[in-house]
Amino acid sequence: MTNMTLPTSRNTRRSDALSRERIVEAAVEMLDTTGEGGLTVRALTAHLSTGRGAIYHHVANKEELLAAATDDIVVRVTAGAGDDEDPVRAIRALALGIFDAIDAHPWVGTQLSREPQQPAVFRIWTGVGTQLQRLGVSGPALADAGSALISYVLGAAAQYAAGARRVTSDADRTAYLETLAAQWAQHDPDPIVREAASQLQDHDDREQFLAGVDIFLAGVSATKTRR
Amino acid sequence: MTNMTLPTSRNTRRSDALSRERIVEAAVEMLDTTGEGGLTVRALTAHLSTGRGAIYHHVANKEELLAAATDDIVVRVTAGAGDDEDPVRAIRALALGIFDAIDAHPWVGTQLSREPQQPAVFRIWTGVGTQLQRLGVSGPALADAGSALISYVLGAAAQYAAGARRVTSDADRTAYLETLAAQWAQHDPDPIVREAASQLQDHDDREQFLAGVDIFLAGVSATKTRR
DNA sequence: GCCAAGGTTGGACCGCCGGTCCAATTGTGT
DNA sequence: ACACAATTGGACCGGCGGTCCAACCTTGGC
Repeated sequence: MTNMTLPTSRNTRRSDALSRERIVEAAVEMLDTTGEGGLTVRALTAHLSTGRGAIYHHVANKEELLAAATDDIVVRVTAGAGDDEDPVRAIRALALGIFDAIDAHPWVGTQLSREPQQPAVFRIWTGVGTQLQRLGVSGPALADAGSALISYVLGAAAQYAAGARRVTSDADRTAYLETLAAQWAQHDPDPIVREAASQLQDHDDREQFLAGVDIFLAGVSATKTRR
Repeated sequence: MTNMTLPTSRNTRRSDALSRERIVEAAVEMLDTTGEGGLTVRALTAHLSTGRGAIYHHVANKEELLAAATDDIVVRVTAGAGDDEDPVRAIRALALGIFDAIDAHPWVGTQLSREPQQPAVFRIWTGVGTQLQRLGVSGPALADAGSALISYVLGAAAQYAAGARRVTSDADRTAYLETLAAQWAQHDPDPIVREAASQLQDHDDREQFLAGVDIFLAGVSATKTRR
């Protein structure tokens, strides 16, 4: 009654085979162009000009699709990560690679920090851990340092991605930082505070991120053997 | 036609007034008991035994509701945060307070790292920034150090919250860490690696988090005036 | 004491989502 | 030539966030 399955010509087998790779590729493309909220299974079917079942035949669910897309990006980043002789340089390069990848694909930042057990995070762990070992960190200190670095990188990534997601021109950001400066000034009305606040306002995200990595590295070398 | 507005007795004014506070309070309660996914506006109306319009009369949308709930928790944490004489101890206490809050309310971790511009994050920034100043950090270094510390705390928070969200007993976690250890061992089959991996397996999340804070603090004091 | 006005409330409704299911349609092995 | 299994597409489902408005209840002016 309600189901009027049309006997029209349907299901002409597509010439371009639908594969998991093609689906992930299309997903990445849509995430890049329309943002995190823009990727819906429906839109994806439209983009691939196919039906729902076809997609769920290749991918279990949206979560897996997101993880696969994220991994797709992270693989490229971590590929040549351990190349540098100097482990410090290698770590900085790895971190910067992730930062730049998230700059290009903000959704990766959100995804990475949301699901710590996905393969992409695992990849990062391996890269970081290996370099930290080469730095001479070992034992419990290695677990602590690695976890700290990963948390920092993923945290900064998520923050930056969220900032990039909200368009908010510069007006919102400025307002936010001004309020922050005023708040601090209230606690401690020192001239230094104003300077700090102004420093906070015109900074380069990428440099600040790298500065954080350096703070961490300095902390590691200061803490290397302790605990 | 379709609309059969029943002339039954509706809208008997509730004795317990519905206020924004009551709504946020109920939201926190539901988030705690049913998890992040459990808070739907529908479920909330049911819990408050009211209708949809009533809620949207007090709160703009779900995002605002989540931000308000998060702020509600963070306020308690940051309230007595700057009490300690020693800024280092104050920062550690603040960080631990956030960690414990997220332990008790995992959804806070997710929410904090998702929306960096919400009041709750602002509160944390103020707390951290003030203490860093007392530590003698100033100028660009303050922005760098603050941002690094915040990123780390929020990143670790999100990771921990995500870990807590997935039940995954201990089996998954163990498997994950074992694979990680094997991967490392492949790169550098050193006995040290096995030790590191085993260290990674039986650690206390809270201690590891604090160790990370200490790494950053050590890094900050080593980098205090540079750049 | 009354009554008009306006703040508050509840639920029908809308468009959309992720996911399931199955009939229709092929390419392929025999 | 033919059946069979892999693949495909779209109808369908329950549920989501959000809008809208009629009905209600409180309040303030008189």
